[in-house]
Amino acid sequence: MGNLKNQLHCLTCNNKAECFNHLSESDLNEVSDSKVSIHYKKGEIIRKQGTFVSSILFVKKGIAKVYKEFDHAENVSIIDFRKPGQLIGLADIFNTGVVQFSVAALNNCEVCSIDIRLFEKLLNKNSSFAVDVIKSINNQTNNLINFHIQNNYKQLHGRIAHALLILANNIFEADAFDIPFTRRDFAEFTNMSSMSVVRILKVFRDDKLIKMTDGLITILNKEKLEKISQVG
Amino acid sequence: MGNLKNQLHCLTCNNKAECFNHLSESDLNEVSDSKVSIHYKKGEIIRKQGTFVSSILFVKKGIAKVYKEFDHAENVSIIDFRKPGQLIGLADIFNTGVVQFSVAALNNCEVCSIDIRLFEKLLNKNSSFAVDVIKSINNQTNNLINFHIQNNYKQLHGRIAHALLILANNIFEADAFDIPFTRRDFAEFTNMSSMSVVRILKVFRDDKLIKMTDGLITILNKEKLEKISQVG
DNA sequence: AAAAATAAATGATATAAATCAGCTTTTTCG
DNA sequence: CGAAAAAGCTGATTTATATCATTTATTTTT
Repeated sequence: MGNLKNQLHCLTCNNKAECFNHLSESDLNEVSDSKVSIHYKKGEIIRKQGTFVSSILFVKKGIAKVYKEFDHAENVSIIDFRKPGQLIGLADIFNTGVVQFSVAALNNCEVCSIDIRLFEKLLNKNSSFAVDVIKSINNQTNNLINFHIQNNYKQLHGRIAHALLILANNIFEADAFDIPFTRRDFAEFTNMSSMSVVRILKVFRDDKLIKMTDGLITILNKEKLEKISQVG
Repeated sequence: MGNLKNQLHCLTCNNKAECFNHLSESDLNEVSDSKVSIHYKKGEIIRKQGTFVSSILFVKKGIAKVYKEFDHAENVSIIDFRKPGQLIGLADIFNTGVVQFSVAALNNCEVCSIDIRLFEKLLNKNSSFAVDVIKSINNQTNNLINFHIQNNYKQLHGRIAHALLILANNIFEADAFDIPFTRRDFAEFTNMSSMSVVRILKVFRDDKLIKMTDGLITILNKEKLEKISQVG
């Protein structure tokens, strides 16, 4: 984990989160002066459930998984993903003071860390900033709820098809992704056993719906996957 | 559905939502002047998924269920509940413009309806109001996600035990509730078949964990239910 | 109050998916 | 580089839960 302070001023950063575009120049200066840019290698934990909330993070590069851990259980539940342009930790603002979800880097990630006190101070004084944050929260929450509720109503083939489509369309935004995403990740995302994931991915491969060569997953027949996803 | 305009001024209402306590007197006057108080009989639909968002609702009396409907399917998924003091429709503000979840009255309910444009106007001009709304949204979302993720990892007995505890502790805030909550509601809340709900409720009754007499559900042995909920 | 519709109950059966077990391949780490 | 660990694979077995079918009770409607 490399820690590089202020290499790029927020004013000149052109992939910053929507909400920062509505900050005054002086507020943005304050954010920029206090922010820290951090590099995480794939697999590293970015944010740990149960720790005190000290920051809000902004994804500049890479994809991260957001997951819930359970007491005394080694299994986790992936509930969402974060991609460049998105904030991590919105669910923690003005909340319990304790981080609700763990976040880990799927590939090499670069994130900006903003002090939670500064972030909450800005929310308290700038209502259009707060409105933008509400928009982001609601957008994230709706996607998440819709995914998981639909997932619950599907059988295993439908779940994997659905997950593949969400990953391709919404997360990686490409029909091929070589980001480390294991069978176990699929299992933790779709609430099924990893053996079942293996079996179904094999069926999909045999049926030429997807291709899997050294870690790269390519979607070959999106129409068919959509049909499988819908049927259940 | 009875429609009574302004019988009670918001200033003198003592069970209003947290966020309204931080409005100026003139803003609260504006809310009060434009609000409508509505009575819903049990079973009536308060808010319909897919319609245009025209209002934010505030529960004054009664319990409502929030549920997601699916295209061409008669089954629904109950995702949350609303009780007095809570807002309905927070997920819809600054979002798609279309209502995301349907809401129906479990028992007789009284809700205040506030024009969405006024609500969004207040958010845009009053940052401490916006901050309170963020708090409410995050609180609701965290509860909801935690419930459903835990539910997914449990077997049927654990699901019903968990649901009973949530209903008693968090929703009805009593160990006995005579609010109409059918086996089907249990099924739609815990993602299982209604036949399985019937079976498990019978086991719980036979084991003297709960009592069920003409619609009234009473929790008799909370410790045991908690154990069942935890074991899975 | 009777008829119709909906909800609850329950046994039998079917089936989807987890678990178990053993093996191979790939990745990680000293 | 080689050993160890983790991930992937696959068949056999078990089990949890849905589905089906039928009966009874309760609610709603007229």
